[in-house]
Amino acid sequence: MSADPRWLTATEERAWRGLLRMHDLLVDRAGRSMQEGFGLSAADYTVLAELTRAPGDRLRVQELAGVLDWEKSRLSHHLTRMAKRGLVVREECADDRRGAFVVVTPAGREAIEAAAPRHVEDVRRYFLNHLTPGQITLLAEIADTVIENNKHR
Amino acid sequence: MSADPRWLTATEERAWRGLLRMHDLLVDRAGRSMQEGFGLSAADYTVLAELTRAPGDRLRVQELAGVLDWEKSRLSHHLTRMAKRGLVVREECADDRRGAFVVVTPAGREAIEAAAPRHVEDVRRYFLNHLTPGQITLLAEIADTVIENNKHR
DNA sequence: ACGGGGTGCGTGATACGTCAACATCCCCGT
DNA sequence: ACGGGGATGTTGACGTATCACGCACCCCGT
Repeated sequence: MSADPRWLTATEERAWRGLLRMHDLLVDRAGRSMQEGFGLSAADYTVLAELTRAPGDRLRVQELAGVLDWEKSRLSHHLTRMAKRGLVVREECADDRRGAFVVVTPAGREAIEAAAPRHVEDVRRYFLNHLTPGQITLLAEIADTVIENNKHR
Repeated sequence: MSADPRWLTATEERAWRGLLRMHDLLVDRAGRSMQEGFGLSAADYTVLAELTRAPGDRLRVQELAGVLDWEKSRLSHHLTRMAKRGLVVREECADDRRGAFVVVTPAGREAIEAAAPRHVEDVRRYFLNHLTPGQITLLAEIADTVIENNKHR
């Protein structure tokens, strides 16, 4: 047996559990809103957002996986489903014949452009509006710090 | 067409996207640690933690769903899997014959007691250690505020 | 040129989450 | 007492996430 660990203080526990619960709540709210209003899941939205942000509305699958920080196979499965719904298409890559591009279809672009204003609204309604500018800045810094310290390895 | 929405500022976007990414990273790290070290998923851990905190190591299914804020059917499915692995058992409820208790088995109790110190360690290593006490307090307050404002409806 | 190791991506099995539908049972008004 | 509405919990179908694996292909040393 090792020595007793230093258990979490009440505040530490509030921060940890609160983070988890806040996230779940927000994802649930925002996700339902997107789904019901536009037939897009949160994942769909993120994928389309990254793609439309890229030049030519296209990205290599692996690059997309990188910016999303998704496992390649998760992305692959998801793209298959999105392609089935006509939101994106795969294209062969001339440079590297193993590779593949994902391209937003007109329908995909239309979908995210329709959904974007509502998404921003949701983020404000469910999240930002309840916080002071100072809290928002703090949270951004907290997130950046934690991410930076966990990204690698 | 409605007027353009007020798009997110850079900081607001950092806070929102950062929150999502920070959460995913932490859940991934902590989840793997639990899974690899003790064969428990994060969900298993939470369920066992709530149950062992309750008197008699047992709770009504619905009460458990309440404290976890899980859908009843999610919980039901999860309990079925946990029962299959011998971590919990269901028991009939004498008072209300519709109802059911979930009870931690000795194996379940052993599992979470073995895992708990490591869990605390993980929360510190991946999360708390990178933040100042002030940031931790701030985050706890932020989470509480957001949760409180979204809990209902 | 060729052969082996690494890379880019897809697939199938399995675990998990959500929804809708259902069976059972409690409670309360009449 | 009985009958309907609400509550408790389970189930099946389906979408999604992860893992292990496989295939095609590139690159580089020989």
